[in-house]
Amino acid sequence: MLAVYDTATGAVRPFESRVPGQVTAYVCGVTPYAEAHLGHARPAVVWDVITRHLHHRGYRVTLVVNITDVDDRLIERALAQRVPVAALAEKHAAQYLADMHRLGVADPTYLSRATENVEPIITLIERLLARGAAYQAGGDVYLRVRSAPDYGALSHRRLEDLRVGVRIVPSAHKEDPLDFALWKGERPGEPAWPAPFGRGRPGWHIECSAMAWRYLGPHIDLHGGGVDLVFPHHENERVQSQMALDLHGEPGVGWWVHNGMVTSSGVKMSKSLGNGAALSALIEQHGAAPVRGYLLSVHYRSPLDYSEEGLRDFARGWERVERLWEAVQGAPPAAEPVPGERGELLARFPEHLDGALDADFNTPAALGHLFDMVRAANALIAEGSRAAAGLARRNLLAARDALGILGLGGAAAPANRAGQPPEPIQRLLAERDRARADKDYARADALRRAMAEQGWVVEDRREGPLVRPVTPL
RNA sequence: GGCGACGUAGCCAAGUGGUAAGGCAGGGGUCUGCAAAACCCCGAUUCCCCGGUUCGAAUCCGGGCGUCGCCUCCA
Repeated sequence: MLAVYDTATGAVRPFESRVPGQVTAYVCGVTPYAEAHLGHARPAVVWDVITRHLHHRGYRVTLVVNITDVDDRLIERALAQRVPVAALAEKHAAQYLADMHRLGVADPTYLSRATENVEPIITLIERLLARGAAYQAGGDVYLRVRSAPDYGALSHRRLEDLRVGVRIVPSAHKEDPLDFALWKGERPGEPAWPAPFGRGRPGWHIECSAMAWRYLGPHIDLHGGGVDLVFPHHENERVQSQMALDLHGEPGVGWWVHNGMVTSSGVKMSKSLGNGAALSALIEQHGAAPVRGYLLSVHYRSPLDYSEEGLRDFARGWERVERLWEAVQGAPPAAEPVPGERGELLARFPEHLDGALDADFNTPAALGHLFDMVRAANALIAEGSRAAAGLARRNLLAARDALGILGLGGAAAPANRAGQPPEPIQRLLAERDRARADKDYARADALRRAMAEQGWVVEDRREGPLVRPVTPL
């Protein structure tokens, strides 16, 4: 039975979709004004696992992910770089999406851009104006926060507790410093759309309300994003949807699912601090599979403190999984039982995996079971069990389906590993074979060192020597 | 100042009332000409500290100490 943590209630509750067999989910994506860092990959990878598990549990999932392609930062950067806002946004969005593909993240059902949803945004703002929940001032439209019946219910804070005026910049136009912009009046040189309440562009929060509504309707089962979005973004989004869609206190979201931050030396990665580990570079350096696994090695709600060593250590362990995968290629797919405790472990792996993911998507526990399974399988295979190899193969495929790992073809699984090493290396290998046959071990070891210098290691297997490229760590 | 989260072996990390998963690193061993890979064995009588509840707590409650996040753009 799947249970999921909900930020609004602060508890793990058994999951049940509003419509049996169908799940609707909305996840806040990125504002593509700069290169993506590791932190941006976390929600995408986490939600990819969530989606996979929901599918596995028999749900049809409709997932909407947004791209905020118009906002202050984007405009600021575009002006500085003298490029159109749309061009800057698309450039970074394309790079981000390419990285997601490399990480094995499946495309959402709808990838929605704010600029392509101005219509529903305007509709919602008009409704809010009509209900007295919003007002026009100085060309802008603001949401009247104090008109919301339960503002703060999601983020567990009271209006009085907010440091009004200290950190929220009061605007001359606002009735209340806490009010936020639904629509920003046109300014020269900035993108703008016509609207009944004046030309301008959408504020940040309204786009999510509009897109969730457009694609999924007034109620959605799951809503995700980083914990840093809980306040004010999701709080604002929640109350404006409440009022615009006439939910009358009925929750529009079943479960608010927030992932923890990726930090570096204990400090949150952020574009503005410039302390983010560039995603593309990490994937190139370590391979996509270890990066993905590393992101899943910590429970999604906990902070993940990135370090070079941490990722490298994970990559080392991951080698064992990939080696087993190699070892069981071609093993019989039939899941024959294997006697003994280890056989039992192999047989039960899929249910252990499902159990871990049912418990609020506990991917570290799932990986723990994976490693248990790998050790048992290796031990049995070393004893010559063909059936164990078959079970291990089935299990690895199950883990791949559930977690999206393996077979990603990143740098950690180089194409040449499976293929032939380059000609010079082959020659060295042949020479070494001759030296070994002659029991000239000094020469054999010298040749091995020569190959190592060129990035290739030799493993003398029972079946004969095997060369493989040194794994990039 | 307010709200929230967290503190488990050298490092990373599950476990949230029934007697500490897993990974990396380290030590010993099997295998090997030697290695590599793989496997076996070894590590917290203990879960930041102090009280309390309980037959029993890393897990619940109270109080400290420490770290982080949010209240500003943010995944």
